[in-house]
Amino acid sequence: MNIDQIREKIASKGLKITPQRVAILEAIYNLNNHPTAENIADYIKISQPNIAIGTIYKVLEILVKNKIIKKVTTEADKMRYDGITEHHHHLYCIECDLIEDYFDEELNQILEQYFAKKKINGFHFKNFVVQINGTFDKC
Amino acid sequence: MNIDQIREKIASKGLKITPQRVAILEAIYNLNNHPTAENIADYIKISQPNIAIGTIYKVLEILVKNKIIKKVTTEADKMRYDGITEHHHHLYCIECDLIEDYFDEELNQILEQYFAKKKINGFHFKNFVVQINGTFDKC
DNA sequence: TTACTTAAAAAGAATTATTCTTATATAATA
DNA sequence: TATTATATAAGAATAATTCTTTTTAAGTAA
Repeated sequence: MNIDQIREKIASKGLKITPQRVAILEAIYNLNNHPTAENIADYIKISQPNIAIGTIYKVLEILVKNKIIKKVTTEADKMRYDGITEHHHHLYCIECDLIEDYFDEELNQILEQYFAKKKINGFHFKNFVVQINGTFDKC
Repeated sequence: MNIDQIREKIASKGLKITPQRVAILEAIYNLNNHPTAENIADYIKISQPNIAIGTIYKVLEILVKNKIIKKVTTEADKMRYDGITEHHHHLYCIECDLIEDYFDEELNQILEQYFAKKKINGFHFKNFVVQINGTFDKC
């Protein structure tokens, strides 16, 4: 994803293209590991030395609201962000903070099929995310 | 779950039984809706008017560590707690903060079978949780 | 039952993450 | 290029959680 694609992504939602927004979204794509707001701040501080931390949170909120990025929740209480919006799941390391994306079309189909048939009382199903816990060899 | 069972649950992990721990665990069982630390504080303030908020967090941490309760993560950044430790999933309301437990043995079997076969590179599978998003009729 | 030991709780300060407010700056547009 | 609306900076405020120290009480053994 290059700068022009990032700018286009922002513009496509009717949002103003600002250097801060571009830098933050670029950081999320490049860091590629579900960064926290603080991780993003560190990453962009060379290109955006004067950015306010409040701006980062504000921009993240706007990007989430416009479905350009997604929130990823963890048991450590800081929010993390994911630049991938297509349907996928996460591998969580139960020993460290590592989260990896997990794409599995077969799994998606099994579950979509399952929930299509399944009626859950008093609940309108929209979508699902599977949190897969374990340990990475590399950790 | 009565008081004696709660006391026994705490004792079975080799933990000291204290009125605060009993009250907090009782609150989680009775509230039965994935309360926050604050919800628990409100619930127990009649029986435990002098409890320190730090104590609540400390007790929750200990209960989690001893697998008596579990953390439940949400996009709203406050942690919630679940007194049910058997394998289950959660229905999340995408409009309000409601989380309901979802038990589905058929789903568990499908997924356990799936992950038993599936090899995920560089990752040791331990368990999974399905976060099911949608809306409740009652909301 | 009583005294002892150790773990737990209270208090409140400290920290961390996040949000809010207001003045200033800048992007899109006409 | 000027206009207007929106975004950003700054930093204070809030909210959630953790930490530190002192005090209290649970469990154990005499």
